[in-house]
Amino acid sequence: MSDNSNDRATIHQRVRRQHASELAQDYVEAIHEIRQSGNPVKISDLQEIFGVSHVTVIRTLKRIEEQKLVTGTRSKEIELTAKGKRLAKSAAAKHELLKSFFMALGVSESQADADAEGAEHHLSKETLEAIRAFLKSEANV
Amino acid sequence: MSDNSNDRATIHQRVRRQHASELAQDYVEAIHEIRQSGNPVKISDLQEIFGVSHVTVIRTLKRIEEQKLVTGTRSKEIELTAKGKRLAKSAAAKHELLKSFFMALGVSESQADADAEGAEHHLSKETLEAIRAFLKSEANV
DNA sequence: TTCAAAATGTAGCCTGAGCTACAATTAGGG
DNA sequence: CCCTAATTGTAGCTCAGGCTACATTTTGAA
Repeated sequence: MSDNSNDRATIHQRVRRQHASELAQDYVEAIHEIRQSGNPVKISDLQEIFGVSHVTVIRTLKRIEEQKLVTGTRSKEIELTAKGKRLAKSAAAKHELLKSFFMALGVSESQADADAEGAEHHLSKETLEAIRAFLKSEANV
Repeated sequence: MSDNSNDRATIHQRVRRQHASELAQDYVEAIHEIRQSGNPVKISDLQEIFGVSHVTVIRTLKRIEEQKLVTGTRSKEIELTAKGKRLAKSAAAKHELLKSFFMALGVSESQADADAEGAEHHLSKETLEAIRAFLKSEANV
């Protein structure tokens, strides 16, 4: 702590950073899923998934292309980069972990899924580890 | 599920709505704390707490005044409205609940606090109830 | 093969939430 | 009482992420 002058601010700044990267994560996660199923990625798919206009999808794709997470937005052969794939997998893993966790606490599947979506971007490695450990101990009961 | 055509979109729309109201909640929470301590609410306090410029604080205060959560931003006698007070209390309660929960899982206090800040805005009543129940059962061990 | 519907792209708008630079006000110590 | 420092306010900028309206391009069925 030493300084201590501003733990509070640091926490809020972290949350703001998390928000800034959420959409990108959600997009690569969705794209990854679609590619896994063998289909090409269509703007209209993403439009459906996120419940936004196709225009918003196009602009978001361009942004995440700039961040080197996907390629081919121009040529309509949208693919994840290695970086994108890594991010997608880690996001999906967090999502699954959280969802199982909530379900283990007795939450319904649909609600667990919805809450996981919101919360997955805000948990530290430490907390995720604690959750993993909890699920593991539960399994051995 | 019946329809099913668009659960995905609904989930994302919910997250967007949550984001839109997060800042307001954080502000009333902070203001409530300051008022509880008996002090007047100063722009500079909020600036410190959130780690943003005083300009951002002023603009945000005006916005939440429009939402009838606070009064007196003009006259510098900032107070929560009844609505604001209710929101502040419920936000604080969620925060505390989540923080204790993470700590019960073995997470350090500082990390539990930080993660609770991010996650508190994304959990449904159902999940919060499940967490409450879990903590209660833990307590009786 | 044609032609209507679906998909994609462009232009331009809005709001929220951040910023700096500068101006005005308020408060406290000398 | 005055003058400096702290606080608050204004103007005007940026970017992200929504939107509608209006092309254009692609595609599939008749």
